[in-house]
Amino acid sequence: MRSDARANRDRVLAAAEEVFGEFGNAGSTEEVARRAGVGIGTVFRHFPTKRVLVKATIVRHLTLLAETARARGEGGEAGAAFRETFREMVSGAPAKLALVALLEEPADSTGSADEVEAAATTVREAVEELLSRGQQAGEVRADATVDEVYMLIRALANARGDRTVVDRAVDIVLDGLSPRRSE
Amino acid sequence: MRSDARANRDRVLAAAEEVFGEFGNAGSTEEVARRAGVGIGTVFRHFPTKRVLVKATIVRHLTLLAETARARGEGGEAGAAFRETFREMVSGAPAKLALVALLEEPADSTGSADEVEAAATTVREAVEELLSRGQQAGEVRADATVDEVYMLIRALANARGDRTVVDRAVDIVLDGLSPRRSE
Amino acid sequence: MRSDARANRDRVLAAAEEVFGEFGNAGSTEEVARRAGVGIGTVFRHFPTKRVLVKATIVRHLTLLAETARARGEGGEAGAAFRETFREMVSGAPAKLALVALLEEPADSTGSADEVEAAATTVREAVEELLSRGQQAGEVRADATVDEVYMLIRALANARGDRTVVDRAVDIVLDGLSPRRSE
Amino acid sequence: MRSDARANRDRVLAAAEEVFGEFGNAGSTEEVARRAGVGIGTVFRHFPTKRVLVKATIVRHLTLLAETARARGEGGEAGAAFRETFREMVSGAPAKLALVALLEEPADSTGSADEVEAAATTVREAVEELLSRGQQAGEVRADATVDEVYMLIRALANARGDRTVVDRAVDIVLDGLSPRRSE
DNA sequence: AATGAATGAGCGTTCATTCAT
DNA sequence: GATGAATGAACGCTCATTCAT
Repeated sequence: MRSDARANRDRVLAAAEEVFGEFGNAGSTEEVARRAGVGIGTVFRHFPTKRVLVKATIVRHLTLLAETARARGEGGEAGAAFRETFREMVSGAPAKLALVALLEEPADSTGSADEVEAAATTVREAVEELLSRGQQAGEVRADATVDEVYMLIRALANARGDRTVVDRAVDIVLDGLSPRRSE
Repeated sequence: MRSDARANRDRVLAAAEEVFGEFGNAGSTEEVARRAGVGIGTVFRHFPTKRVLVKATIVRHLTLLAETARARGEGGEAGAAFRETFREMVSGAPAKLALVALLEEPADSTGSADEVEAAATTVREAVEELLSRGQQAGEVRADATVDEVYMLIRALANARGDRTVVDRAVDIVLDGLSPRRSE
Repeated sequence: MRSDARANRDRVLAAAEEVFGEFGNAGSTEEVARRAGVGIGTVFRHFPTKRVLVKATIVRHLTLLAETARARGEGGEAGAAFRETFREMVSGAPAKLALVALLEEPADSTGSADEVEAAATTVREAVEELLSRGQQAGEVRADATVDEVYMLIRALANARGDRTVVDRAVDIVLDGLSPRRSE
Repeated sequence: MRSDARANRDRVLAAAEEVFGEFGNAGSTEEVARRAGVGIGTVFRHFPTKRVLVKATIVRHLTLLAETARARGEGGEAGAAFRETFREMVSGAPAKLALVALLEEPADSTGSADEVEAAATTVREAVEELLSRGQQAGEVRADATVDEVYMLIRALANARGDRTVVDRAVDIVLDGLSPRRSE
């Protein structure tokens, strides 16, 4: 019966990504249960609190993101890899979720060193890897730090707007990230 | 008593900017009343609906933003004016509110051409003005359009994060907006 | 300034009859003020409580009703006078108010022997007068008492429905009130 | 747990009949919950809207009424059956609810052909059946139509007052409904 | 005396969370 | 383990009533 439970857990997480991706924190737990095709009780058995569910959803999302980024990084040309990943993280469908990632964290009380933070760090590290390779290849300006790059990704990922406008905005930012004239 | 009422209206709007800036649409009307130091009934007397209150808050915010931008634009040097305003709109304390401005507007039903849209247009126009002056002065890349610039401002304004990181991210973006090498 | 006040009081009462006649007890005091063209404060100055206002409205209505009935009673033919008044009380436009008259009276606490009751009694007496004259003239069945007649009037006055249906229902009741075969 | 739910639903409906019978539409949902001994949430789980609850209450009431009437109609003597049912519908304890049945239905918007209307029609039909049998048996005046009879029932059912007075008023009305002298 | 702004209890409704089945 | 009914705090909003002007 362990496998049933595991399967349910996964369906709930998938549904949660849909719902919270669409409505942010305002999405209801009941809607998640409905889309997952399970009872509300089942959701709460796996995730004792809405906040826990939201966090797990974010963790899952960030983990996938990091994996993709890492995979991309393995590939050949450093500058292109950096830029492609940047683009992908910004427009990746589920990126909407990044929104939720920014939500209030006050009073976490549970001493839990926060899994979310850990997952976010993983993403950061993937970005960092790509960034420094790009810089070593002389394809990305040397004075940019992960902090800024990561923030730019998050900011653009949350931006509403026409796909084409977003794309051009990304072009501009990537221009800003290219090596400076004098370099 | 007219003056008392006006004063209260203003206190409510100020409180609303705080609350909705902090919690987005999820902020509660009651919290607004609490922070404004008035009864809940007073809030509803001035703004018959939560949605109306939110809209009024946004309009107020955008109007101030546009005014500031326009004032700045009058000043001398075109490129500097553009860049300073860009920075200011991103970090202006209450900029958080831009978040709310992006919230759902579905089914406005009231034929009202929407004051919010009008106010947003005003801001856009101010940005447009600054942008084209900057371009004419050869200080801003010629192929950038308001759409992208405006989106970049909004995206960065909503970004959470260290002040210094944001500042450096803005530097990068402004570099991306400077005239291209070949130009 | 006494006359101003008196005039206002009357306008409020007239407005109240409209509003409570239309919406029953659910009509709002503010709506009354609006229709009377005065501030809400003025309404409460004259009638310290909504309940008092409602009662005053009912008293006014019942008083007018009694006067009309009495006037009608003076006239010539006894049976016709009885029947005409019966009809009139049932369909009189403001009769709707009778509805309100039936509303909860629990816990009046104010020792006031209740003006409403007094006014209702006046109406009852007018009906009684008409009834006994009709009976003496042999035009109304002898065994009917005011209680029943008065209740029938109130019941029919509150009935919703087509005017013509109400009229025919009244015909039936008046037939029931005509002298019995054997009499 | 299905049975618990059903039981609760019934307790809620019973409580609602009490509350709305006593206060009309002004009765509060919370009071219904209190009298049913359940939480407010439970009421809303079973009836998603106050309006739905009120309608369900009326439907239940009217359905019982129609059943009783029909059962009575099966019995032998036509005139007696008509008169007994008339009496019963007027004085049946929960008849108070008829009041609610007359409440505003404006803008139902839901295309639903309205269950309430359907239930009311059922009652009407039961009355019609009894009426025409009574007329065929020569025990009820031939020119009376369901419309009037139905309205008289509703009017008397809503009348406040002494039981004995109501009874005698019904006698009078039934006299009015007996065959005319000339017939 | 009149005004209308302010108040807050109360209502209908939603939703995270608990618990009997 | 899973289910979904039950709970009640919280929200948006209304309205009788009070009180500064």
